[in-house]
Amino acid sequence: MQLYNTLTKRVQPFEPQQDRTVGMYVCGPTVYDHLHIGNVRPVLVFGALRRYLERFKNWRVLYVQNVTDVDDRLIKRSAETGESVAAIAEKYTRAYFDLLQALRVDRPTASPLATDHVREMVDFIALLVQRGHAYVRDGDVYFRVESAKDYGSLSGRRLSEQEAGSRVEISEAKEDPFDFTLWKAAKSGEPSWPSPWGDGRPGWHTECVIMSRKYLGSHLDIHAGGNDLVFPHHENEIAQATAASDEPFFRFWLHNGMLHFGGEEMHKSLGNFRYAYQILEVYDAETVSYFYLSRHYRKPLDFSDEGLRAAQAAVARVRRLIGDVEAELRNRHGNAGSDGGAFSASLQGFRARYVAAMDDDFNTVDAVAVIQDLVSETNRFRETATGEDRLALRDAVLLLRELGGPLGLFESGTSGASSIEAGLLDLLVDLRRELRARKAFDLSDRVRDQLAELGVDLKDTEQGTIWSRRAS
RNA sequence: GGCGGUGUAGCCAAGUGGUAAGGCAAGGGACUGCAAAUCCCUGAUCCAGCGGUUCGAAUCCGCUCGCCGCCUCCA
Repeated sequence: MQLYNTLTKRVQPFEPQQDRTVGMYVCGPTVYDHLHIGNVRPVLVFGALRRYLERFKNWRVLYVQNVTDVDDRLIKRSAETGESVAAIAEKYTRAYFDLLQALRVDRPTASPLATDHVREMVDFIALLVQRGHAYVRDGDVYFRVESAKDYGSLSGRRLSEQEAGSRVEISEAKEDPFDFTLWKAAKSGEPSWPSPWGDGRPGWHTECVIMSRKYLGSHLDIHAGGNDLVFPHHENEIAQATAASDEPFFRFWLHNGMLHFGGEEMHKSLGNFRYAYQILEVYDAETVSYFYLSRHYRKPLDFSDEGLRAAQAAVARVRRLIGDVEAELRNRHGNAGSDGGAFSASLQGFRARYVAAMDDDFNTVDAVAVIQDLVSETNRFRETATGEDRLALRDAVLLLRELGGPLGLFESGTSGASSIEAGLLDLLVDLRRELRARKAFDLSDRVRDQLAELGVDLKDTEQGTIWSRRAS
């Protein structure tokens, strides 16, 4: 497959370097608050990429996503609320894992905490100091950007052309305005750890270098995150990693585009943001996944209720097909007939188109279009197929589930009825057929209406009446 | 000032040299006791604008316009 690599600014063939194992490191949350809908984009996009690599490439994926549990914002939050930094971190770490589950994103292989790796970071920073890549000022340690070869190559920046201090005041202590903090001396009351330079805490960029190496070993295949991290975060990771060691760092750098809200980036100060869990109170996880994955991951995505509603309708169309087919074939056994066999054979074409789309820089938009085409084709087959041939519909549903899997779609069951419920519903459907045969439509409609109120939909088709239970 | 993204039908959105996928919404028809669902038909002579390269461009080049992001801890 091919992926766009920010490092080379090109789409390049990708495959794991060793052992059919892909090491992925995705920059994770700073747990000072709930994730907002922008934070969710890399979670969904790279979570889906991971599943695609696992299920369609048959590669093992080591998926590491860090949790930054010490940071200026956590300290600020603590000062505001009176809660300890540790308590805040724990609370939002738990909320983060709950969100992953709610979104049906697989748990990472490892979710290391920054505070569990301070010792290693101190050793690493000491090495940088020893090698002349870092210097100490009043208990702070800074990385010497000038000493890093190729600094700026990931983000395509030449420091001489950057407007230092355009956003943040230039620190007097630094040799160069772009030198960045490796170790920050603690003020009183702040969480701190001992170091050769006094008590303090690690800077942000170092944890990813330490933890990616620790948990991925030599499987440094993909490093991913939002494109706002390209500079300075990822640039600074590369600078440190390559300054400290001659061993290669990550080969592929993947970046998702930003989420826009009403045409502009979300800002808490503008009040135009929403938490991810709030969206899940209105839309189900499949709708949310569909929405995020129906725009190419590298492009900006404009968040809107209109978009969510369209996604919801599109997902419902596929679910209806799956649900109806499963309801119809629930109690049927046998082999597909000759026409059905031809239809089944044609399914491989859809699978091939899907794989081609996903292999082309993870084009989930085209992949979704293939799924919708498959739905149309299957519906057409449903219109005409009769008898044993209809058993071929089962193959189409299996394929829909397979193709939806990486995207977090169509995996859940649709029936959910107990055997007693199923038996009672079959009985009611049977009685209602009798009523309709006698043209007692007032009674038959009453059965349908009242079942609808209970959350069970009846559809009268040429193949008989099928019932389906709406997801609550 | 530097780096980068983006502008395709009412809305969302693929397509990056060979003559415009897919979804949502809308209208018409078929089917149906009625519902629901489904099927068929209807859509951009055109891809922000202008100019250029080419047998041929939404796709390449130039200019202009609009929107957006990054330039020290924000996915």
